[in-house]
Amino acid sequence: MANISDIARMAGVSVSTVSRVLNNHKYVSEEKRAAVQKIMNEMNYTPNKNAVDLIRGETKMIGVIIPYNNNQAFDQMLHGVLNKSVERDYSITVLPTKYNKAKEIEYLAMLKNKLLDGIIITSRSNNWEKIIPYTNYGSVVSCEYTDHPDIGCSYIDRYASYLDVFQYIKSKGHVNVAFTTARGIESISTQQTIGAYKEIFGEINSGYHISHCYSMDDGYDAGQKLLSLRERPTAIYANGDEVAGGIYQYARSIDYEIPKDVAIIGQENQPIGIGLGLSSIDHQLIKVGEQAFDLAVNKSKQKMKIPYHIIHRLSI
Amino acid sequence: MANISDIARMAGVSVSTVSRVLNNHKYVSEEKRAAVQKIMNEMNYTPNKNAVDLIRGETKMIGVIIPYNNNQAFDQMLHGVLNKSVERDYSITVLPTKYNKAKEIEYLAMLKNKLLDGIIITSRSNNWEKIIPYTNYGSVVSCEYTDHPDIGCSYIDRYASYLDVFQYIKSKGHVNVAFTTARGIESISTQQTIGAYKEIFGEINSGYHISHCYSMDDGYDAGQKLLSLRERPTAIYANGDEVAGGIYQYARSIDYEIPKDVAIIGQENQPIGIGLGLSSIDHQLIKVGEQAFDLAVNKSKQKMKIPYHIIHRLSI
DNA sequence: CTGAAAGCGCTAACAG
DNA sequence: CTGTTAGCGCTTTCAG
Repeated sequence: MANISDIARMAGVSVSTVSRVLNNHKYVSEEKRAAVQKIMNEMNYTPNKNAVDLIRGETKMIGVIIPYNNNQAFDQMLHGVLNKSVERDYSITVLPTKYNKAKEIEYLAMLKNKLLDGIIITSRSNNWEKIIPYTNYGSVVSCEYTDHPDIGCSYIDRYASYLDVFQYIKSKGHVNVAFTTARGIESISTQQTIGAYKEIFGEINSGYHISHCYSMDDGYDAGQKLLSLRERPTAIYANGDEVAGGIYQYARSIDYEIPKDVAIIGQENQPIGIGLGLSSIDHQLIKVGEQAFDLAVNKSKQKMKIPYHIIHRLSI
Repeated sequence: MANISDIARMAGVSVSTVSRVLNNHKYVSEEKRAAVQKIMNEMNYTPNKNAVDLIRGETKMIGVIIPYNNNQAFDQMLHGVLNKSVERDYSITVLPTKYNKAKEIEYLAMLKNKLLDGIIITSRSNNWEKIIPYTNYGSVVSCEYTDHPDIGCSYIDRYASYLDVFQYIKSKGHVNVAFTTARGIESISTQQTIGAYKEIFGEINSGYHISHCYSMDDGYDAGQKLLSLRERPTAIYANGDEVAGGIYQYARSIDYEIPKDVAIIGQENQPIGIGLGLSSIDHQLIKVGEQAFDLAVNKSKQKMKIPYHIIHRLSI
């Protein structure tokens, strides 16, 4: 495979001249430019981007840290990032952590290794203290709010959103309200959900919070548990429309009417929610991803709040 | 940021020695190794992977070409790839083409540029002739069958699957059968659908094939068109469960019973299909992705067929 | 066991 | 407008 000096030799010019035509510099005579161009075509030459990156110290590559690669919410953010990356001619590499701290740090090190220009963290497992040092090597933007000045944020005000939903559920006359979350209390999002719940409804009835719900199947199981409780909830807030869909399935399987016997509201406005007519709260995760990409590329440390919307359908 | 020679100087050894401890070579005295290790820790040093890649000519990075970044089918394959990549310690970069030929070639050039060790093509827009030359620079594996010896394949026998489904629909007594596809006849998949259809049912009634269906909304529109036909189809085969879901929605909106008034069958066994009780044909796209990853990493040019399954629910 | 030196392929002053 | 030259940060012979 030919390299720049082969081309230079064959075109009868110096490597700098070849480099100049490669980078569209002015001050190259038309003849030489043409000659070089011709040889490059003949040899089917392409510059070794690795060498270019090495010297430039920049890769036009952004990494996206996602905990799971099979979660609708993270997928949506990833899609947002991807949307923008195409426009701006960046490449995106996906970095799945499964919430493994060491893995996460390993990915962050790619910044230091000069493999990535920036990293977008959709969800993290390390403390910010562990992460901050890496901001010296490239931009790191978070899809969760943090007031740290070195971190750009494209986030949704989850707490406000949870508060809103619970308020909405309450306004519909519900008192016995249950909810599901993805992770346990180690997760900030779960903590916020619990906080908001308590603010609106007070203490959480035993059995009203079911964690580790990711899929429809998990939702189904959660539905079963919840609807078997002696003091059965009249409304359930699910952490995603698929989970909500599973709950719906179970409820229907025991001939409950929605929302008469049990009200259900999900999150992220996904197809299954549309199909089943489930109310949902749309956090506009695609926009979150798009904005995150912009922040990363512009090395901006701004805090951008993305608005959420409650989608009213008939399940509550 | 410290580099290898800084470390060497500070540890009082040569760069080669540092390089040796970096790469776990034997024949380094314990004292020197310890000294180097110590300085590396103090300086918080990590090697510049770009420089390493440059000299090694290998990146441990695989690219995945997908046409759209918001299509469930391609997402599933991507997830399969991601699953395996974590295990094998590879990074995955996502390359969205929107079926733009030039973009696709640009991505293939990354192989030549030494940015990628291999590329997985989930769907292509260029002819194989345009693609083959790039197999000289890294492994390229396809998620569509091709007999070209230089291309590894992890594929589903789409034609057989379409034949099977249409046969199944026919066995249920349907004669007026419509279907939807994503792309128009420029797409191989569409061509195969049409071919299989004709083999089972003969000519296609005018209006029975609706293309450019990607989302639920598209499905809804397709349902509307199809069910307004004078000779209305009694069964519809949708190219995905979300599209099927849209059709279902429309059918229900005009009070049709499924499958009594119209039978519906989708593809890929997605949540919405489960939620709506739609029969589906599961092409096991995640497995396709996993297998594709293995082929790419092993630089294998094998042809691996992944089996599909019909999921029987009550919509047909 | 260790170090010097020659690159990997390319860019960017610098001096014409 | 063009060529020379010195690196970018690392690996790998080749001699000790």
